[in-house]
Amino acid sequence: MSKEITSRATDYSQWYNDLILKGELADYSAVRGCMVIKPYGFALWEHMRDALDKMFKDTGHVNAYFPLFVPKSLFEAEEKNAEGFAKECAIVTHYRLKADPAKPGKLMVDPEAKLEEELVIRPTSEAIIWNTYKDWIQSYRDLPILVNQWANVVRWEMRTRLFLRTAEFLWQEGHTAHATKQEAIEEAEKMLHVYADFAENWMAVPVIKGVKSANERFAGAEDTYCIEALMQDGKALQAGTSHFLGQNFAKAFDVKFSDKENKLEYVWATSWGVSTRLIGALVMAHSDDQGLILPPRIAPTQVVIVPIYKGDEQKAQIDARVQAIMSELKALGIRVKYDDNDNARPGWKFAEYEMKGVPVRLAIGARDLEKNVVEVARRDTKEKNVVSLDGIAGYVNNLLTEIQQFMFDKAKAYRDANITPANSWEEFEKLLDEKGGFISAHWDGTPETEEAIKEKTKATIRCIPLDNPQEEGKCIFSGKPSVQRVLFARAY
RNA sequence: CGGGAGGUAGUUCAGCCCGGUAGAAUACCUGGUUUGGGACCAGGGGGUCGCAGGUUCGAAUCCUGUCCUCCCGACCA
Repeated sequence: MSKEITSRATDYSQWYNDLILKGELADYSAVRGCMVIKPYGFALWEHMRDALDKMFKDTGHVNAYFPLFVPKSLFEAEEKNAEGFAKECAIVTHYRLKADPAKPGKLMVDPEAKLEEELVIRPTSEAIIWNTYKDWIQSYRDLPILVNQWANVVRWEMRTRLFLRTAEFLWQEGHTAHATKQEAIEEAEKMLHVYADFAENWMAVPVIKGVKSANERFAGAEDTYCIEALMQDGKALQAGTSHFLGQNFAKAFDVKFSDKENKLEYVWATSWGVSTRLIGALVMAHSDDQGLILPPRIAPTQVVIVPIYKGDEQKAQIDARVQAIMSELKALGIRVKYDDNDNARPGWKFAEYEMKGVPVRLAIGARDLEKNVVEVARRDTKEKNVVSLDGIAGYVNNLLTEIQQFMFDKAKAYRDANITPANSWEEFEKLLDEKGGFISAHWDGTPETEEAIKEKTKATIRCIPLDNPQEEGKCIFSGKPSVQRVLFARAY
């Protein structure tokens, strides 16, 4: 198979697809809009999942699991949520197939096996979870409930893209219940900070924390907090959301508790989620025309060692030395792979691991053994250095830390250079078309204006940053008074 | 759902216009030589040409229908 990657400049979409497919993160499947996550891609997801899971547990959350199917009557209980998702739901209507009398060897849906009530395949789990919480909550002593679920969900999107928008995807969804509004808001904000911490410190993707405008808010939420990242083509990507749900779901599912004064109150709620879409963000934030570039902290393989030898004798000597190096690296908790596959030559391996984004490569041959050195190549900058084998594990460990930091700094410098203020409509349109990125501009605060801007330019308000400085100004579009700038961008 | 492209070997594709019973590269298998940036030689296996009809002596090729995929757009918590 040809392993050539379309360059970003030639066709950004094709470049992205090439990276996913040739980097072996995922494949297309026989199912419309659904992808197969390959072992390498899934290993990446596992590292992300494990890091997040620990962060959730450290903030007091526990995991549980709720059903894939949501009876239609439950699904429609919270009207705004149901309405928001209605047009992208997959629905189970029957529970049996039978032999098709008209087509030998073929099956047909058994019309006798129609369900009394249709089952919606969850696009999100608020409904089934709040229906359950009703049974769990009687008193303020039952609160808070801090539950997370790792699950798959289905959203029947019209158009799909690998990782960014697939019909079925993997995610986590936290669903919490609280006695007070204040506590729920604090929870939603806390989880937003957890997401930002993960994105920046693990994925090396800088994000802007903010609040969504009413138009972009989650269906059924009072407030949607989000982290927004910037991709290399100047488009924004929503990387995670955390919602303050008010008492909307408690009211829809009649979830009340007795407070200390024995007064019945509706429960306050949050939900928050990130998905395999983060992998799309990771790919587009860092990679180049040679392939993936993965940040060390979540790279499935952090270090690959490639032997270079002539004959079995040299191979045996290298093997022995490499085993010792591997032990040292593993002792420091480094994920290392020794690729001594004899069917592929070194050059092929170099290209292959660059494609797959392995952060550090060690190449070691007979001439290195003689000098007690090794060639160390880093994926992000393509730098190569010959380094002494004495203390190599410590050297590599430091290098991994350095790469992690360098990747973040680079992405942040790019992101910061692409937040541009616009002070007139002409400037706004020009920036969108010629530069892209986030555009910081005054907005009169109305949904109508946001909609009109979207209509004209395809740009939406990505977020109103947290702790946004208040500043008198005039709306870029309507000219009406504005109290602050907000961030606009074209988005995925 | 509108526009475009496409479905032929594991993969990428040629063949189709002008019908004659399927080909390249790569990957794979065997043996050998190789190994510091995608090795080479020799031999070998592998395809109901998306599916269903039709025209024809004969269909990957022509006609009709249908399913699916990708890209652009609309939509997208």
